[in-house]
Amino acid sequence: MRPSGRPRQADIARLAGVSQPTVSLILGGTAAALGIAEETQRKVMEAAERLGYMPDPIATRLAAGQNNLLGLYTFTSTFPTEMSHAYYPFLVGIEEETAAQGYDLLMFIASSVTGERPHAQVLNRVRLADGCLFLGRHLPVPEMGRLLATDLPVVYIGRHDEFGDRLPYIGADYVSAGAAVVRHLAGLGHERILYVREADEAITSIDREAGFRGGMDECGLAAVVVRTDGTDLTPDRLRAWRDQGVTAVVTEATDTDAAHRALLAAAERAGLRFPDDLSLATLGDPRDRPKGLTGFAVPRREMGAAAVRLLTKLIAGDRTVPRHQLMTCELEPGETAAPPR
Amino acid sequence: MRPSGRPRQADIARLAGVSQPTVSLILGGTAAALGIAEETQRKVMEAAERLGYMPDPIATRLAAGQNNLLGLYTFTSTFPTEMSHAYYPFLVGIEEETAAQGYDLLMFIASSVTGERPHAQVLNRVRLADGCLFLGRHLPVPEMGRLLATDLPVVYIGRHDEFGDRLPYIGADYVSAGAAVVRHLAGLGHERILYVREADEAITSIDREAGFRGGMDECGLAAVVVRTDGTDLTPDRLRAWRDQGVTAVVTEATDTDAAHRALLAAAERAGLRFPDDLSLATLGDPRDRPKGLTGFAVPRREMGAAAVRLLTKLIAGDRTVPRHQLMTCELEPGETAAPPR
DNA sequence: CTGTCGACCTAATGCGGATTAGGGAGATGT
DNA sequence: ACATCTCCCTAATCCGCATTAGGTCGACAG
Repeated sequence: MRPSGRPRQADIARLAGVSQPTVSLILGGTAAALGIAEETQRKVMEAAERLGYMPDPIATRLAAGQNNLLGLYTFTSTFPTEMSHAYYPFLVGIEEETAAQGYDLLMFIASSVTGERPHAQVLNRVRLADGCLFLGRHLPVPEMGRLLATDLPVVYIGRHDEFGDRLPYIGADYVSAGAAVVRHLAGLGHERILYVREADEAITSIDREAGFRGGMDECGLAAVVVRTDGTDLTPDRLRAWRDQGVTAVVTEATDTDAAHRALLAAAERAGLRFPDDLSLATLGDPRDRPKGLTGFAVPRREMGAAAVRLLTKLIAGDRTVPRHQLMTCELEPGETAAPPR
Repeated sequence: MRPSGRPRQADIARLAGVSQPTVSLILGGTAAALGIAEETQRKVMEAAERLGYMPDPIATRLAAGQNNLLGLYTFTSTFPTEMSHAYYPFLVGIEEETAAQGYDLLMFIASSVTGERPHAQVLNRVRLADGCLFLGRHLPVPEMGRLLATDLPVVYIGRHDEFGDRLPYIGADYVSAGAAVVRHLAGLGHERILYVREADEAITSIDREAGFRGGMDECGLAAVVVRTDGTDLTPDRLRAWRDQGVTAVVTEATDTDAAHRALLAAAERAGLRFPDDLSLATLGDPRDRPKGLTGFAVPRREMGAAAVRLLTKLIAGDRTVPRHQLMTCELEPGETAAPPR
């Protein structure tokens, strides 16, 4: 008994009095069918029509050797988090471009795996696809190392230089964007600008700080950087900064936004308002946060699309594409930054 | 040369010094591997581990008819729309439950190829997965009909009775929820309540209206329903309603929210405020809209999860599960509805 | 010492279609 | 009449895995 009740090429072949490969050539082939008699083609087409034939995509792909699946794996416990909607634009870009390239998206999910190395198993399944995208602030180095040892094409969304040239990525140019924010503030007249960052040593944090420092240098200002875990930002401390002549504060944007939130809370309790008492900017995307914040726009959708394009080129065997790409972020002036009083 | 660089069962077999079927039995088999010597199993497992073997889902499905992939197909030109974020909670629920059930998610994307029947191609690819979820307000009847003619298990998220029992779905109980909103308004003291809906004849629209009418009936009030395309809601008309004694307006929530927006715009121009001059509620989820709106909460995440559970049961061959399920929506009282002045 | 029974594994085959090498039949040339 | 050449189509295989029907070998009973 045939597992599927649907007609196969063999059925058509029988009905049309030809062989299965002939049917395959005529139905599937575009140019290959050129050498086949019109009459035969007609018979086969008719038979196919009559039986309501639809090629089985599974069999097609098994025979064709590729499955046209792009994997997507998100580190950092996927979607149900609060900041998750920030990933959404990436998804949109990935989706659009995946479709445009003729692939389907295979999403791998980490959450169910509660082993000690939660990513180990999934990183193995990932090889189901023809290639895989990765997304997430923190990169699990050992697992990724093993994956890179295989020949599976991979693209990371986010800058990660731990593996040098071996790990292709599409990143955002936080350094330039951070400097632009500083220039914006300096242009407004600020001279004492404070950068509040978290203790986290993710590469994006390092880049942001570098951008801040670079921008300050460029403007001939002295960079002051404060690290916080969020709990030590007291209203008193804010007032002290202000008394020392600080007119603008720049916060780091992270997935938890701990420092940023703590600062807002402290300011509120200190009775300080933005931008009246202090200007505020963030080295991140204001669209994730309450309106009006000054920052820069991370082109997430475009990054997603670019990642897909890079990945498909790698899958196609293109060895000449630049494996690292940093996309520029536009400055987003908001109302929280104004000239100092 | 082998098309795929990935290791196959044959490679494991060679490495472990056994035959390919033995590998298949050990790796794939649950009970079937019982009759195989421990020593052999160990060797095979080790070899598989060493090679980083992952079964090819395509081949698996071709041979066995299942690959642990759940498809997800979204009608209604997928994500980049404005209301798209409303789909996000569904995705979250789907993802969590998919992982919990041990599946991966295969997202099918309506190809940007704008043929005359954009869904025709994708609905064929859908058969890659063991089963498929569908999401979207408007169901393409002919394509779905053809899909239902195959034996692929399918679950629709959203109520659709066009195919009777043949199309399983997880829906939201708009009828009950609509009635609850009306009861809420009536409880506040409103007696003349107007329902503004769009011309759209989607089943969800029909249900909402039924809910409204049912609620009004229940409260002994006369239901008045107005249809609009959004352009004919003038400030004058609003004032006229108010002069006729209407104290509350209920709008229909749709993916475009045309009627709802038009009403808000007209009210603004008429200088009418909610709830001071008029109470306002929507037969939809206020979380999609500006804060404070009275409506009901559609349990999207739970619906997504329920859909996955239903689908996996169908895949497992369970013929006893209820194929249609309506989930209740909690009333969400907001500040736009208050007792009439 | 032979027959029987398990225990373990493999040969063979199928799933549905793509691809390639090659063969039969008719036409053409000499 | 025989070699050659085309034109069309088919036989054979493969893709990677699952499944079933044996087959082999040692142990143990008779």
